[in-house]
Amino acid sequence: MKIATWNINGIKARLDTALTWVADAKPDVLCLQEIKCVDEAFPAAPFESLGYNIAVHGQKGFNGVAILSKLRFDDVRPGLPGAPEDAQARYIEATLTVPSGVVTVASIYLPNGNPIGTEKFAYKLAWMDRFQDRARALLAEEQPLVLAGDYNVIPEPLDAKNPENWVNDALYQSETRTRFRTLLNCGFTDAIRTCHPGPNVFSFWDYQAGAWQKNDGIRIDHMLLSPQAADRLIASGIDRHTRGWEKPSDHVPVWIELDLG
DNA sequence: ATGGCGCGTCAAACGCGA
Repeated sequence: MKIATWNINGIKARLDTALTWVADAKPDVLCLQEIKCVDEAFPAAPFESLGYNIAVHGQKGFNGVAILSKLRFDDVRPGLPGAPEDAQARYIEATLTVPSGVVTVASIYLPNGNPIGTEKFAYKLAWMDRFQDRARALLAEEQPLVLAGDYNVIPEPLDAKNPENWVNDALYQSETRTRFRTLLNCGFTDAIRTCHPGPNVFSFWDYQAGAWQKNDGIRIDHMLLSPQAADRLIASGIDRHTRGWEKPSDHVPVWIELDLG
C-alpha cells in the first residue's frame, strides 16, 4: 500500500500537475496540504475519475488539507482536537480498512511560525503541543498509524543544504526541533530518514533565488509511523523530479510503501 | 548585503508562505 503526502500550494492552480503525478505514481492514499480552497471548491471530479474517495477540510484562501483514498473511508475526523476556537484548517485524519486490519492516516499542515518572537511562533508551538497530545492518543490504539504532512520543521542540520541560513527561522528553532524530537521519542519512526540516512534528502525548495537550481533545499515534509506501521515499512521516497516541472509546487511528493496485506 | 517567487484575494496591491 502506497501512502503519499504533498503540499500542493493551491489545488486549483496545481490541478493538472497533481493529476499528472497521481496518474503516474498511483498512490493508494494521498494527503494534501495548502489546498487553499473551501470544501465545495475542491476539484473532486477528476480525482474521483481516477478512483479516489475524497475527504476535505478546507478554508477560504489559505491552509486547507485533504485525504484522497482508493479505499473507502471508515471514518473521517477533520480538525485537530484541543482548541475549538482555532479556525485554521490544518488537520484531518481518516481510518481505512485494509486486508490486515485498519490503518489511520492523518494529513497535517503544521504552522510555519515566522517570524520568531511573535504570536505566530507561539501558535506554532501551541499547535505542536496539541498535535503531540493527539499523536499519543492515536499511538495508544496500537495500530498502524501514519502522520503525514508538511511539518514546517527542519529536524537536524543534515536536513538543510545550508543550515546556517535557517538559524533565525521558525522552522529551525530549538523550541521547534525539541518538540519534533519529543514527538519522535513517543515511539514514532521518521520513515524517510530511516530509509535515506545521507545528505541532500530534501522536500522543499523556495521559489526565490534559484533555490532549486542550486539544490538549496530543506526536508520539512515528514511521514511519522507508529511501531505497528514501521514494522510493515517496505520503502520510502521523495519524487523530487516534480520540482522541475512547469508550474511546480515548492514542495514535492513524499511517499512510503507499507505491507498491510 | 539584499532580494529574488507564486497563490489567492471584493481586482490592486497586499497577506501569506518558508
